[in-house]
Amino acid sequence: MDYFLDVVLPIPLERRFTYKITQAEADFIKEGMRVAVPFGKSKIYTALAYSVHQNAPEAYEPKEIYQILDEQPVVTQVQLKHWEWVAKYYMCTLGEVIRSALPSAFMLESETLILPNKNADVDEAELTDDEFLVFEALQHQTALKISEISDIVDKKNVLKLINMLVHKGVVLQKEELYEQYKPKLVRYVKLSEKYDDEEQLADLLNELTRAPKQSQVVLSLFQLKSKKGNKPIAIAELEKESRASRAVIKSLIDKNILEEYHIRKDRVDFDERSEASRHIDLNEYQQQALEDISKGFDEKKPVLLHGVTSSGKTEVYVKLIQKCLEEGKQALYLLPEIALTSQLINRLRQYFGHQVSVYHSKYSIHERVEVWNNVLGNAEKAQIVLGARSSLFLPFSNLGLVVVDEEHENSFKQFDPAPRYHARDAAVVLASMHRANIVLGSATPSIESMYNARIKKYGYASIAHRFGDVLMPDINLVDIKEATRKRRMKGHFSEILIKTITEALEEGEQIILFQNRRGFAPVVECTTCGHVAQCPNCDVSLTYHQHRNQLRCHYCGYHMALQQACLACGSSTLDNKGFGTEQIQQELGQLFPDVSVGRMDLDTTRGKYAYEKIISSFENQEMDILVGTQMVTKGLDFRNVSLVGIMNADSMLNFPDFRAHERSFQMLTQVAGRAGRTQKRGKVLIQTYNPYHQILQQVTTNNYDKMFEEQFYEREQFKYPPLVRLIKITLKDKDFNKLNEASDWMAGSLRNVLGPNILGPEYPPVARIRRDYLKNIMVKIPQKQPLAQTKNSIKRIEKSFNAISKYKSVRLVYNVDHI
DNA sequence: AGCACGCCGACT
DNA sequence: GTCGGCGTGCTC
Repeated sequence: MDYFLDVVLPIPLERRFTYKITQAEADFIKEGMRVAVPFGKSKIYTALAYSVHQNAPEAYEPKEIYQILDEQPVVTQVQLKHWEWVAKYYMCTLGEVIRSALPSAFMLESETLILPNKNADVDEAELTDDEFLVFEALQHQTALKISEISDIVDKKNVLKLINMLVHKGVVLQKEELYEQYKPKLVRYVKLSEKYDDEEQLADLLNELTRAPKQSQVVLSLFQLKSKKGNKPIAIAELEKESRASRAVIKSLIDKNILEEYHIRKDRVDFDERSEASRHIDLNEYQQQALEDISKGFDEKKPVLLHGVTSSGKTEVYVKLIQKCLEEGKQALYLLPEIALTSQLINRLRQYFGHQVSVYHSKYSIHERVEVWNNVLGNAEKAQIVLGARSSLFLPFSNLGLVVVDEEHENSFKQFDPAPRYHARDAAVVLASMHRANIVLGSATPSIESMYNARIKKYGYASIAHRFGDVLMPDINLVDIKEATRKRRMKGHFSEILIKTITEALEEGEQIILFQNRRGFAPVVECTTCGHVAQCPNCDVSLTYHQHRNQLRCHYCGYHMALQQACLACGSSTLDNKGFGTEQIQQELGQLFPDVSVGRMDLDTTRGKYAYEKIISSFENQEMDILVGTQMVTKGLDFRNVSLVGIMNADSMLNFPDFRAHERSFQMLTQVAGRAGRTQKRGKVLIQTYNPYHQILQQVTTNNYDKMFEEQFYEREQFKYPPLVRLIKITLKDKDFNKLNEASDWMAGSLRNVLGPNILGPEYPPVARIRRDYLKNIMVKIPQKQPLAQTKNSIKRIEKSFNAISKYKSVRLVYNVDHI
């Protein structure tokens, strides 16, 4: 009897693929193990074992698998079930979910290597120029990758060339499969055992008087030893302590005075918790919230925790996590962005010490594998996972609690590669699959979650008071329309803002200025002809980046040096238009020459620790003023900030999107919350052209309920979520006319099947990105219309669409619950 | 998604 | 005449 294995490949294909396996393999393979399989002519992929069976495929002869990569499954059954839910709900393939769920180090791929053929007798005269280049390169190297050969001959397609070289017997080909994950080894040193003897040691120190650096190293080693007891001493540590170079230490090792040894180190390893800080006392409001949350949990409902900024939600989470750990279960703490983690990691570590693991995309692939394995093995150090959205794909075995912090944040929704999932919603499903509790927390809950709380689908708890009876900030609107008319503005600063900044500086307090970049990126315009440089690949203006003196496209990354003269008319009357954080920073430099101003935006927070650096230097009061984009709104806790200024609230309010008002309320309330986190009441100034806008009024009076009622009413009137589900379908093609025709066809078919609740096709605000034209169709699904069935109908229409040969090149992207 | 195969323009 | 561009189809 033959055995077969169905696998899922990490590619966007619906289908499962069947391979032939031996009986022994069939006995060994369990669902959720990784197997390497040949796929196509030459590739080897890592696939996930899905099911073992004995039904021979009829239409083709299955290939054999290449290798089994695991002893035990790396993916659990619950996980697979959850991933299948994600794929189905968000209309993508299981393969796409796997690709984003598994750490990339788990997914090995083959790479073709080109080796020199040592036995060949090569007649160099027989080779073309390119062939000779490759041949020569291989005399110095053992192997070349395809991409390296591309570089050598400076051509894109080198397949023909390689085939020719193979044919002529100059080179050999090899498919190399490699595991990317390597355990990290840390180098340690100790003094050679013979110096345990006092006399020997004395001799040594005598000997080393002529080598001051080396004796310093030995002395440092003793110092470290006494400081750390008998713990191992890392070379890196010794290097630092002794201020000696690596070479000095190496010469000691070579002389057998020091001994080097390795310990396999987990990259995720932390210091012990401080026992003293483990205990927390909740105030009465927090205590009440905790009880309300427990009530919701008893009813098996997710619970929304609505606590104003600075109300001490974290302590409530900590209590919940403690309880979860006491029950011997794992806890997952989801955050919208990694950026937020550093402050929170420290706080959680104080309570839970080494039981906290962190998981997010800025971690190296190796660190991620380690966290994965720790969670899978239910290791002590992975009892609590703190992470960004992708951490909900970890292999939890006994999840007891999920915390979704800042649940209103839309960065919980993944945008670009599929799966385009919402981590908050996927977490609710995950929790229910694990029968775990889940709490969603925010100072400004999303309309969706609040709606779910109101209809009793979710439980509800609230904290309406700031921790330690700190007052809510005093929020004032500044009418800059009036000020502009009367020419009372200095750049983008109103007189009152300048005055208030001056006062805060005099008090030695810090200031945060918020400038929303959206729709207000600085462009360079020619004042003579009005020409603005456009991106050649996208329908957007290029934005000006001062630090590199470049014009850049935010969509495709295209960049060019700033021209001295206008590209259209040749005159040199170029002028900066619009304003971003850079310009605010510059203006501050002129207004307050002696004040140190920091900036936090996408440009200044590249790199692994850039964010932490800015935050800690602001925390340490090395800067007086921090200018930033959205990033500064997010859960940061700075003690000494007494003033928050919003440079311009209007760009957000006027954004053409049904969520613009909700989002503005959330953003402004969150930024305002950064002010005055200690006894002194914080001040917030919001500059705006529309001081009578209802959202701004609701922000100043901190009236969430009013905002909710109004927004909910509007959504009801105009058929938007939460009463209606949205699926956005984006069509992309390089051919403008074809795209239009295809989208009309698509929208027509959708209307035929689903009736009138279809909007579009419409061009998005940026109608061309990376040379592709875009068009959107919005499918609105009323509550009574079955969701799954609607998705099936859409999929069926896609099938007919793909059958039309002229639309073949048009790509379709689904975005379920588009935000 | 890759990758191979197949058909049309710009160059040695 | 070829090289290399991209459109189309297939992958167990």
